[in-house]
Amino acid sequence: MEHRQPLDRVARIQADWRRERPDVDTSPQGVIGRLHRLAGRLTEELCRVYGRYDLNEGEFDVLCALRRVGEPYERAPGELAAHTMVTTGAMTKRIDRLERAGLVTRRRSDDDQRGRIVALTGPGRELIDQAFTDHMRNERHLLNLLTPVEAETLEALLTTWLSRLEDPRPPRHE
Amino acid sequence: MEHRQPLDRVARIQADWRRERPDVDTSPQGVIGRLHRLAGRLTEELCRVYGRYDLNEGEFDVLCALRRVGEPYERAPGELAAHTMVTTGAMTKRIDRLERAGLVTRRRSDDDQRGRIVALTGPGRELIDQAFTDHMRNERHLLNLLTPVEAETLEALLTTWLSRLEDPRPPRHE
DNA sequence: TATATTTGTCTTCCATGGAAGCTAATGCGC
DNA sequence: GCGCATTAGCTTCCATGGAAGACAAATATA
Repeated sequence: MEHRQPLDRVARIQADWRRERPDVDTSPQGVIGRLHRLAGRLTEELCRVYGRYDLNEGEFDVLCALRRVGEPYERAPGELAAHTMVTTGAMTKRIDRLERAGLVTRRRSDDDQRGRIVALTGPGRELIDQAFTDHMRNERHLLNLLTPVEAETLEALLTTWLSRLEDPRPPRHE
Repeated sequence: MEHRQPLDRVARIQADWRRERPDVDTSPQGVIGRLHRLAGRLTEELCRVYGRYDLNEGEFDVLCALRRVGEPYERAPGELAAHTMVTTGAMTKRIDRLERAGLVTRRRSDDDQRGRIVALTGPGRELIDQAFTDHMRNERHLLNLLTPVEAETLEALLTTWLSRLEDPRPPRHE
């Protein structure tokens, strides 16, 4: 135990629970609580970069999904919804905003008259190319708070946990 | 490189970017992308438990903040807002819902007529005690997807990154 | 003490997203 | 080819939270 380190927020919460509910083991919060806290803080930092381009997180995600599919930077709304993990209703609204901003266009699909095709415009392409470059530079700075070894270890652990969480056949321990 | 492992979502996104933007190093996404994905998946799992008690995440957080302060389980709305990291406006609405559900009461403070005091009711206390026990059991199961050593290493890395992120004097590398 | 500033909570308005249902187009089974 | 289930996108309604301002009470200042 490091006595010179002030307790962080999560450690203080754990201390409260130890006093109030000594019957409950709150040690998992040490990992899960900090993971959420860290995710939240990182999101804040990332959103600052999106804001420089007048984008919010959702809009940035949609533009990325269109850009990384490659020429001619087109995708159906349903695909975009799946890639960015929102409902199609939410996607309709995001596309509305991006269309209004002139960053994407929306047209009917030729082979399926129900379907639409969302495409990056020239300005949309330019904007996301610049924003993405900036975004990755930002992520790099944030990640550089860890040593290369720390970062590598962390990535491996996150990948492991994630894969076990998705994996149907469950736990390894206890 | 593990060739038998199918690429996960983040790895596929990185592969797309390598093709489309070979000029940009997207390796930070390996950590940051997976961290966010994992946080999202864990939140889903946690919310399932909250749902069993007819609570959403915000309400659960407020009840926890009241419970872990100890007897008589009272706190000012502003304090609750600070602890749960939302604005006081959002807190007003959360308290409205919890009050309507009979889980908390709201009264005027004696020494400061502007202030209110939110207190757990008996049923609120019972509910959160049970929900929290269940919640920690759930977190334990999720964490048991990692070995004890993995969990310990992960906690240390998250704590390190978080503290460096909050720390005013910045980076260690590059 | 009278006035100004600050503080704590609440209110209003807006942004965003989910759930569920609507509409039109597709395509399957007969 | 005709009906019926399915599909894609959109619309409507609702839940939640932030931003900013209103309001009343407390505190500081003259």
